[in-house]
Amino acid sequence: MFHTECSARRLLDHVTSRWGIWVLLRLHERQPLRFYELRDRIGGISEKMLSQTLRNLVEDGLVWREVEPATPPKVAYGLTPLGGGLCAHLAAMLDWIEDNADNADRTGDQAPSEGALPSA
Amino acid sequence: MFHTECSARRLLDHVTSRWGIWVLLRLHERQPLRFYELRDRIGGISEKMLSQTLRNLVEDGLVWREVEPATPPKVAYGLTPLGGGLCAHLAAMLDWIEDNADNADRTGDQAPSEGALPSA
DNA sequence: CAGTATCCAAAATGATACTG
DNA sequence: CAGTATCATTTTGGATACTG
Repeated sequence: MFHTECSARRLLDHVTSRWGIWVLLRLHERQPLRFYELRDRIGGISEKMLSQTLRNLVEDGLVWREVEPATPPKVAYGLTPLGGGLCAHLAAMLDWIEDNADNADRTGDQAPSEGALPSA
Repeated sequence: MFHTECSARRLLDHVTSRWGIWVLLRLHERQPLRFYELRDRIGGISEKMLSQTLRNLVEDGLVWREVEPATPPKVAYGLTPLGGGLCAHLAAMLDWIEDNADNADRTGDQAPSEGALPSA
């Protein structure tokens, strides 16, 4: 299923792309956000990549885009219900990673029996 | 936190790398698996990438590696408890994506309220 | 402001051949 | 079998300049 050229696969690719996950997470924290607000909050992202990532996410139906016709233009982005649903999973996973990552990056060693210990 | 050079960040990078997610998921379906078994089940992965991906995941403590000294060598891989915990999140997210992806890849249209329906 | 277009650098990936 | 080494290619990412 995920080996085909289906929308599920494309969506996964976009989410796991270099910036996709961060765009989604920033919008999950706070929305709507304007283009430059996203750029500033993410930090390190080029305009090209932000633009490209946003376009992908909008196409996938995870993010909405609203243009307020004015000069200068005002464009806002936010999460669609679909994007919100995905972010729930994403945020949960990221939280879990934060909590557990250092827990075991030794080369597969057995329990160190000292140092930072789990609940036991 | 995730903007630093921490183990959480490295772990995330490895998981979201081109093949990381698939290696984990195959092992989640069935373990242990030998090197060539993983290669065959994943499909399309080169030996170089499989080797590299596995090394990363082992270093991160998500996957274990066991060598049975023999000629020819037998090497088995499986998920550590940490890897299992991550795979729970991963599998849940992937399931969700499968279920919801086609649901809305129109350019941000409102609820189609018809067409391919969920469980109904 | 919110992008796009272009060009360049860097990194990821792949195919192949080789080794213990 | 289970990799590693090497090289070529593809993809990705970034800096910059330009436009509506």
